[in-house]
Amino acid sequence: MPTPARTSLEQIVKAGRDIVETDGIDGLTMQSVAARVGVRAPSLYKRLHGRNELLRLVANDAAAELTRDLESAADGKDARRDLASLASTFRRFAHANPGAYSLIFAPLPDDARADAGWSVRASAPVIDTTERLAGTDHALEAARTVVAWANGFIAMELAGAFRLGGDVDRAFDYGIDRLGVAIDTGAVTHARATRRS
Amino acid sequence: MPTPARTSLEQIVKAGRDIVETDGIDGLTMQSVAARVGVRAPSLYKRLHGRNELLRLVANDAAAELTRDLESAADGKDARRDLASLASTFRRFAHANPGAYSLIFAPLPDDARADAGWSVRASAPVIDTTERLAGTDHALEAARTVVAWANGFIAMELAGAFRLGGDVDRAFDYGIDRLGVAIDTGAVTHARATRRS
DNA sequence: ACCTGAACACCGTTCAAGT
DNA sequence: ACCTGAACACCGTTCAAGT
Repeated sequence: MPTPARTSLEQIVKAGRDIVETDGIDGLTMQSVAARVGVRAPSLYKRLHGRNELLRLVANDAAAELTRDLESAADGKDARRDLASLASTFRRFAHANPGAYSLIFAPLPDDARADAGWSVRASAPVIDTTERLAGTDHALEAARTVVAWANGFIAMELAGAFRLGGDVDRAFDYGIDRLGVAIDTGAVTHARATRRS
Repeated sequence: MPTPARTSLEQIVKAGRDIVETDGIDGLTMQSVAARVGVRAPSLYKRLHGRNELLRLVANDAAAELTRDLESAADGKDARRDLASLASTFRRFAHANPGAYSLIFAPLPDDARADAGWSVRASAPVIDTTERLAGTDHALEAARTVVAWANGFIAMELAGAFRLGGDVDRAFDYGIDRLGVAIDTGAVTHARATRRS
């Protein structure tokens, strides 16, 4: 006698997104997800191969959302503004979804990581923008510089690693401004003009 | 009848350093450390309060080593060279001790984190150098920009997040060069001179 | 004073049995 | 076809008992 399905992959992933925010990656267990969708842990194995696939599906779901955000962050008018807008979008997503954010970038086994395709798609608007600033030859390196910085800044922020006081928001604004200048091949920086700013 | 000690905190921390490199943070368990020092897991509670303290002691040990490395990386002659040297030291430590590195910067509970004192000491040579480049007013923000970038770059590198090909070493060199220019208030960048380099 | 086995409450995962 | 309890091998942690 067939039994009607009591849950679905979609529900499971949604539950996973919720749990990773409240209890972190370690709290995202087969049992906690099962409990939230109203089944027992072994039943989840009907829909996924194990916890690593659960992590991967949740990471993919979050990566898709972040990618959508990034794809609508740049309007193509002012490259420096677009760069700042992309960085802010990144940070806003991390603040709104710290659990999912750390899941996307956590050093996990390959079968628990978000699909490579998302990384490629999410990179596109960033590379488009850095190409306008640094030129085709340096677009990829410049994109890596900006993403590494944004990612590192946010990771340290979320981990509470900024322990020396000071204004963290201002440090973020300072960073993206300086990076914009740094990778902008067309920019001419006059030391005297900015020294007292 | 007193029983002679069969291990020591020092031995335990050393074992922890070894295990975190071979098996990662998740592999750094009370049982794996106990087995390596030749006792049973409950015996470790004679010397530390639990796993979080074990993680903290191992993180402190690694942070002390990284701090020593950083303190001898800058010679005070050329600030831009010192900045590059500090970044390379950072990256070299991470490549040689990926497990310890990820432990130091992992988002863990407060009682499992390295002592704040190490973060302050390790920051000093970086802030000294950024102060020479960006001036007193922006030294801290500039240091945060550089550390966030280095940290983010290395984290993405260790996590295998650079999936778009290209030369990762070159991207690191590009990044530190551009950051040096970016925070160097005294630098005058002539677009035409660098555009074809 | 230190070490231990046993116990407890958790994990992920497998599987035979139930509907 | 889906769900379940029971089982197994792991965790961290506590504690009474052993030397």
